[in-house]
Amino acid sequence: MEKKITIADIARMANVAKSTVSRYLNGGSVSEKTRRKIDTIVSDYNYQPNALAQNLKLKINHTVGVIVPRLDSTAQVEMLRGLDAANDEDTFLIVNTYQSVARELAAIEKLRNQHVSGLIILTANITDDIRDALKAFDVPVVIQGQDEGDFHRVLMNDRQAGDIVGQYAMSLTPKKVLLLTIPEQQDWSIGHERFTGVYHALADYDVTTIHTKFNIDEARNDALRVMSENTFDLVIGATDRMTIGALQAGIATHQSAKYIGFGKSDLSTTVTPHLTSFEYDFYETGKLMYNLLKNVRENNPSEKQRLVFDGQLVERESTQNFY
Amino acid sequence: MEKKITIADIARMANVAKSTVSRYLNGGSVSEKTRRKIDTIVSDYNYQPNALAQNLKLKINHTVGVIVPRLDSTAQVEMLRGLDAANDEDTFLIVNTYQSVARELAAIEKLRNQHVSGLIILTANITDDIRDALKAFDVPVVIQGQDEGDFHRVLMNDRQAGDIVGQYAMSLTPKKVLLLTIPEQQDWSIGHERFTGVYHALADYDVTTIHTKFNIDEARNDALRVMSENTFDLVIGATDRMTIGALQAGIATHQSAKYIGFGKSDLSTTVTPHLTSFEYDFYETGKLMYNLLKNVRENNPSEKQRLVFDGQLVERESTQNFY
DNA sequence: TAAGGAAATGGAAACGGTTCCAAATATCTC
DNA sequence: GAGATATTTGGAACCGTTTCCATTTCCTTA
Repeated sequence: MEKKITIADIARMANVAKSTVSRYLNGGSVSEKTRRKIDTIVSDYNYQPNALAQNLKLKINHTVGVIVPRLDSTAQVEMLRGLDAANDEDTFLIVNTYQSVARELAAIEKLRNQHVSGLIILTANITDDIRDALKAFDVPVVIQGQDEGDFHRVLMNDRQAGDIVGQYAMSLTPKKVLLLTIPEQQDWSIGHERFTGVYHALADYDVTTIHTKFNIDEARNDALRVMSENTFDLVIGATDRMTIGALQAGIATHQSAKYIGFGKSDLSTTVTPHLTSFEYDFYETGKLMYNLLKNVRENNPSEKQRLVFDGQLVERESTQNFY
Repeated sequence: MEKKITIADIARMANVAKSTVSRYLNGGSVSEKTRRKIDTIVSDYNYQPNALAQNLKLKINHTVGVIVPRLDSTAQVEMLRGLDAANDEDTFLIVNTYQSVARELAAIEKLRNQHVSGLIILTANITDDIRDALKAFDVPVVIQGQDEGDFHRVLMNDRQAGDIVGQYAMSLTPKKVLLLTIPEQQDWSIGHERFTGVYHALADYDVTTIHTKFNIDEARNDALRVMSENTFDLVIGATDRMTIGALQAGIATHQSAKYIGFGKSDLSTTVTPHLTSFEYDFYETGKLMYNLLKNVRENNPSEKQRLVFDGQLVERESTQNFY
């Protein structure tokens, strides 16, 4: 088992100067003779440069920080997968912040200290504190889901999604509609943008809106409370999980309705009925974010980039019949 | 927007030596007077130490490498969440290797160069190459799912799981059984250990075994091939996703069977019927792995640790009636 | 063979920290 | 107030690289 060996060790063994070894490693001019000497030593000892020292000296760093608020969200994990798929040379420093602003600020500091060469933020809710911390960071930042002019960003076209779902909802001519969402302070795109079109389209309908959480169980419980008192014939949830929670509540209260969700995951086609859902391809979004970051690093554009990602409505059983 | 500032800058501004500033930062003895001088500068400029330089000098590193073969596996993601939950001071360098040995070896090199202070391997299949690469790594390594004496490890008690599921399967007195699994070379614990007890218990039964993939769609297609020719009354899949694929195939071919899976995810309770499943708490496993690593780092035990994690059978609808 | 240019090499400084050691200053005791 | 001791400080070396610059060595060519 080879010990870790440094450039100085190689230099000593080969009877040359450190600088020569470095030149050898970086393709500078070295004579054939010394090249061979160094060559054998390097491979004998399986020399690997110390990335820390390199980064310190070169001030470049093939490390990208990724801040992800939740690992239990299909969308987030899909984006991670996409990031990873598009990545060819960087390693990712991933920090999970559990949607806590304090943890997020700490994460930003940490990544700053690690001198990452870029930052990808999957957080949906950029608070003032976070914005300031990010701006103090002299490194390209790509965010997602929030239309912040200060940063490069990839946006889900939630406005359009809401319009499409709103129109579609109208076409179902519902009598009584239940909407499940989250407070807009918590996630502007999901809590506000995504439902704008829906509110608009259903302005003249009998609509009840409740706030819930991102997971199935809480959504079911919250839905249960209203569904045990009222009967709905159309339920729209801001995410698939919420919608599934409501669906379970609907089954438990023996009422029949149509269901529409947002998102893209295995869940929508394992649940019975299969869920009609407005789907975004988060995997592709992730790829896009990484490529955007890469592009920014290489070309250093003067303007902040703004990419918008469209989704599409996928009709499945849950809006064909009543469940 | 403050520029990044170094210890030397602070020293200059405060009219002291670098060493004094460093001492101030690390709680050495500094007079009240200079302490105050430095204090204001540090907070004015929001000084943050360069972690690269620190790590280079100190040869310690609050960075842990995590190698995860697949990000589209609930189990893996849950373990990640657990790691993260138990973590208090490290940042994670996460590398996704897509189950490719080559990528995994590259990842190990990369993490080695980054001088991470520990390595957590979620890969289930440690090949000889990988074992060697890991052993050349002079840093604690914690692996999962494979009983390799060379490393600290956290094991799922797949042997016991198989026994329990096997016994349970017998109690259902099936006529014709379909098992879905993967080749044992691909994942020893899942492909071999997990089904040993099942094979054993069902030795005298009419059992068909097929190999498939980890995702629902492929499992459905593979299951469809055998299920369109034969009728089964008990199906056991090595993971929940496989079992769900088979369940869908069963529905498509209008046959009724009971279904048993392995794993723990939202899926088992969103699918209809809810899936009876042998469940491991991967979130806890992740926590355990991190704590094990931490423990090893602190106490440097001479023996490789071996922790075994039990799961439990959770009965749900899919074995109550025939679907 | 001497001069000239090109190629190869070594030495030293730098990146941003920490730490050892010796020197300077402060504090205490009689 | 001198001497002894404790506290604070500055200087220098070091971690493992890269790079600049000056020097040496090597080839050409007249």
